[in-house]
Amino acid sequence: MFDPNRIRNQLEATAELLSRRGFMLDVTTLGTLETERKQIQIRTQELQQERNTRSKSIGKAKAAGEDIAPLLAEVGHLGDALKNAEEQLRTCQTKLEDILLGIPNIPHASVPTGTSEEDNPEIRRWGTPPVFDFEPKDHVDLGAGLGLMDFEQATKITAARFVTMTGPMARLHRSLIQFMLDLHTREHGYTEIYVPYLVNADSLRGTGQLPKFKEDLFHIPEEDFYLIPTAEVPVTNMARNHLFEANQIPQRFVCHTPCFRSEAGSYGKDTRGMIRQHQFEKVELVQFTRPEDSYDALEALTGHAETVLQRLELPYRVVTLCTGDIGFSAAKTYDIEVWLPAQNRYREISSCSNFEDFQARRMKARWRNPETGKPQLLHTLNGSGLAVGRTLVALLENYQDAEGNIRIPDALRPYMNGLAQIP
RNA sequence: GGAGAGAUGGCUGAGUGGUCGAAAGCGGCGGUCUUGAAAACCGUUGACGGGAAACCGUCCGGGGGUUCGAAUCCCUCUCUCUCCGCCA
Repeated sequence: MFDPNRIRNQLEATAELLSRRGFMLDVTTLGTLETERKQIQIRTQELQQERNTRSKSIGKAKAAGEDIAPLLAEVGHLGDALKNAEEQLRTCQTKLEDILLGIPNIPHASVPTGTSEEDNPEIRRWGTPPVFDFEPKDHVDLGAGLGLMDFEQATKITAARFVTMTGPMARLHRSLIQFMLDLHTREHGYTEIYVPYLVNADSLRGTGQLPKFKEDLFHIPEEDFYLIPTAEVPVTNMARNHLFEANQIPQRFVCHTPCFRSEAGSYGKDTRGMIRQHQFEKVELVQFTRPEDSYDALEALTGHAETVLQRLELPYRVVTLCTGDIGFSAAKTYDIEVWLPAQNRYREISSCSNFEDFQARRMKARWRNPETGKPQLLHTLNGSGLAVGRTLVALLENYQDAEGNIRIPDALRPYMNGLAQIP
């Protein structure tokens, strides 16, 4: 959510900035509602003031032992008018707020203009895609070929878009999680944290998944809870309705959770394998920073995610999401894409974003600025460090040999009890 | 699941219908003292919204109600704590 002051002071300019990401701000409706709001609010406050003044004088008269009956008679008519005005004000404010909650973040000036992922500029590459003297298999053939990955099994248990893994494959998957958590806590200064996997609607509103993206979520109606689509939701919402002292900020959290996504609207997309599942593991990086530090923090955080791939010796590239591809809540996003030999292209494995104060405003997440002594919205950031399922896919496909064996990269061997190859 | 107690400012905690936005303490900020710091002492210090400003309004867990007037009374929801039961 952007600063409501923009509606009053810079409506046209804001509409211009939002149009860059293809969002058409309804300037007329907003302008009208805002004018209406102002009128009603002023009238309401006048009535409230009158009531307060009169009530106080009644109190004084009573204390002085005077007859208050004539004073009471004077106030009689006030009640209905006030109730009416308050009701109107509430309706108007709700309307405005509903509109505001549906407006995406304003892209940062450094975000390139574009309409789709085709327009995302690549900013760097690391590593060299492996060259095979045989036709590389994809992770499904590799995993199933080893008998360690089973999609039919998962379909029987639940439905499509789930997987079961067995033995060394399950262990490799778990090793990746341990490795990532260790790296970020030991070398990058993150605090590991454990959080609920079910969240309430307020939390989802805070990070921006609600009200607009309800259909992407798994919902438990009995309790009105939602399965988290990412650890971003519970971790970022720790700051909701909280005021940090200056010395408590910045904060860096790393959190491993499963993630649940309904993938409504992506029927027929990545139906094969582990690329797009209803349930997957992710190690997430989340930061709370001072506003002036958030863009440096974004660069650092992206670097932390990249380090995972470097240690695993997996080739990747980094792209900046253009205005047409950037997410609803983000002001700027870098996607890290890992090389997948079977697809012969780079695929997203991490998304690192600065939300500036967009989420913080929805959450009322603030810090006390020592220079002003006043509470101020903080900035939130997050990024995958990394998506575990897709990292496993990348490992299988990049480290396969002609016989379908998988080499374990050095960084993971301690976690695999020294194992150098699967099977 | 049963019985009871509670939710107040950054934090702890008083306040049971009329200048209460709210005592006190802690913390923060400013000052005195000190070479400097600590201690002590003095002063100051809620958030949000409207307004150019003066100033005004809202807020004592959320929502609703009673009243001229609600932190205070009523209803309801959520959460926390204690005891009992059950349980990984």
